[in-house]
Amino acid sequence: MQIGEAARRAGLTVKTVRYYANIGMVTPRQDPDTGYRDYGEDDVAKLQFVGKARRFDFSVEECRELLGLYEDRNRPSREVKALTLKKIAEIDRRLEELRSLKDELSGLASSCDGDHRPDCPILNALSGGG
Amino acid sequence: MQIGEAARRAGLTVKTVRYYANIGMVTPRQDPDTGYRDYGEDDVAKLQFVGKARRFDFSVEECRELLGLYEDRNRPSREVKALTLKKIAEIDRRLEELRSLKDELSGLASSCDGDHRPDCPILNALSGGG
DNA sequence: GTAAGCCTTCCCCCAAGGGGAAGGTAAAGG
DNA sequence: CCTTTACCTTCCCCTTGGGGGAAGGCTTAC
Repeated sequence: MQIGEAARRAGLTVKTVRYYANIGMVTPRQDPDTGYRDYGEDDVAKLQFVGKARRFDFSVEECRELLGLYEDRNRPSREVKALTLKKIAEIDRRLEELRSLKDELSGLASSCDGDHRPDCPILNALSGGG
Repeated sequence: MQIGEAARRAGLTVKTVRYYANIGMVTPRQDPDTGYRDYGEDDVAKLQFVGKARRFDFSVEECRELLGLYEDRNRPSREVKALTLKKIAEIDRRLEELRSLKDELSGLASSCDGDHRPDCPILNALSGGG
């Protein structure tokens, strides 16, 4: 099938699918007559796989790894689990950062009257040394 | 003072400080003899302000807004508070996303044996339709 | 004389594509 | 037969927030 239909079926944009072909992640055959990319069912499955992994916050490089494991029917599940746990740890770190950021900002916001007067503890905090 | 000292005192890299000058956020005077950027105490204060706001996850454009408010000694604190609350709401959204992402990944990871065998619920989930 | 340590501008690089131009092709309609 | 529409192709610039490094100029220290 052509790239448009493959993209629709994978829930991705044509641009994205073409990008994945360019970086060698999902490489379709090429129609010798038209020069168009020619996607098979297996390609669509890979595109769906990658699309889902991306939504799970895996980077393109991690997707490439996962796809390699996905295609290797004999790989130990240990490797997949390791990648997943690494990703969970990353998410945990980011959660911590965001939580402390939010706490600080919330503290500042609640100490600010937010009225017409110019005195603002938020700006005072941002301009203070430290 | 020269850019190197200004950067040190603001806790930023020279590249970053030069970048802020290029985009017109913190624009120092220019030494007519050497052509070097010439930073004053006020510039250093602005650099520190921006550096701190960046660490609070404000984008460069938001920093520009905050800086404008910071420099306007008559602005109402309302505006600053509004920007801060908007940023808090963004952080909340991102927290929600990451939390649900983590839940899903954790569920997958705990259902995966993670041993030498090839069967892996994580890959199965990623390859399943939906 | 030359090495160190400043500074300048200029250009390419990252992630993960988006936007759009310019041009080829195929099917449907008048 | 001609044209519109809807595909497809490659190519190039844009995004965020700078990092890395080249090439060149200045002064100070040894």
